[in-house]
Amino acid sequence: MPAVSDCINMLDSETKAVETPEDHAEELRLWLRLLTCTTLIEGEVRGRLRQRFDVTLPRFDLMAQLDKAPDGMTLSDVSKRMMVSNGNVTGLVERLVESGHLDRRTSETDRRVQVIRLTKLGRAEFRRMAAEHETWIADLFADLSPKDVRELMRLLAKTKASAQKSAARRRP
Amino acid sequence: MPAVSDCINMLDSETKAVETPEDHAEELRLWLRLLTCTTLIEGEVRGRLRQRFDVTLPRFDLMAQLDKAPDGMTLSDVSKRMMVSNGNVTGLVERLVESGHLDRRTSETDRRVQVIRLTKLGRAEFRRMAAEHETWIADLFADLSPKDVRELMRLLAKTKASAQKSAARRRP
DNA sequence: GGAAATCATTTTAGGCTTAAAACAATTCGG
DNA sequence: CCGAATTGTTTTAAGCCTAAAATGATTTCC
Repeated sequence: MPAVSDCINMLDSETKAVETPEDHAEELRLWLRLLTCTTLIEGEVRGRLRQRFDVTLPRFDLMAQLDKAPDGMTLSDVSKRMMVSNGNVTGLVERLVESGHLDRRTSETDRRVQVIRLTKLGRAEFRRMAAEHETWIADLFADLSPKDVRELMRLLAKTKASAQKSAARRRP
Repeated sequence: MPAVSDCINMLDSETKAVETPEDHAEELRLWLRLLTCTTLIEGEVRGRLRQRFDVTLPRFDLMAQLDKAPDGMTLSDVSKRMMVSNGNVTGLVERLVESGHLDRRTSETDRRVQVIRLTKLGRAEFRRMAAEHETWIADLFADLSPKDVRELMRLLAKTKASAQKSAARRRP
């Protein structure tokens, strides 16, 4: 419910309601702050992955998805999970197969489908990177109390739901 | 202070302390959720900018920086503000000058420096896009109460500070 | 004054990313 | 069954992005 004061400039000099855009500055500031946090952390992680393991963040992310799926995933699954385009995954997988980290085969039951999984090498390297990665994240969030973490989790869950709803409204 | 139960598996069968990696699963989950939220919203904004105005998000972001600086900015300033590489800005600016949205000139007092500003066209188009953009953001965050927004702002400020501190520790 | 360090920007090489179109295989509806 | 939609993937064209090296201008410090 908007306060009376918020309505003052919705009335013109003749005290007739006019179309005045609502003020959404707070949400805008929130979005910019969210983006800043993510960019900051992402850049840091990207740099450390490159320095320590000479690997890119997208490759690491892709391997992380596969590590959770011992039986492999289809390219579409990966693309949905990573929230990136299909063509993007095609290229990433190409390079990771080339470097021996991924195994790729056409599904027996549906010849459209490509199933990819980590190779032994891929899994071993990922585990090694993931262990260190986890300590970086812990360090980056070190000044948040457990309560802060819980509260952020809760609010971000709410944010995600809100954004998904809004996206669905536009593209039903 | 860790609870006693957290220490149980830090003792091996002979009741001697062993090196056990700490559990940072919560922070990791928090980071993934933060990333998911940002990716979701960013993708939505990117798509809407393209559909409605045929403009990319990086171009919009760059114009947003310049809109706040009527006297223009140097490329370095822009690069720092946007948290992207210098070379990246060079390319973006090139295309925006080409399309008539930006004006670029060498500083009178320091011939290393390039000062860029919005042209009349650039400013007009940006204002038009920004107004609509603000409503998208408001809609994406619509299910958050004002209190949620405040609380999220607070926690993200804390997160940003923590991450900056951690980044500074590595790269002093 | 001049060499050395610093600073702002550009270039380079490689990879990431997207939207849209194209292709290929499967499923669905008559 | 068979044509039409759908689905999974790849290709294409364009743009974004980075780190590192190169270039050019300015400042610093003997």
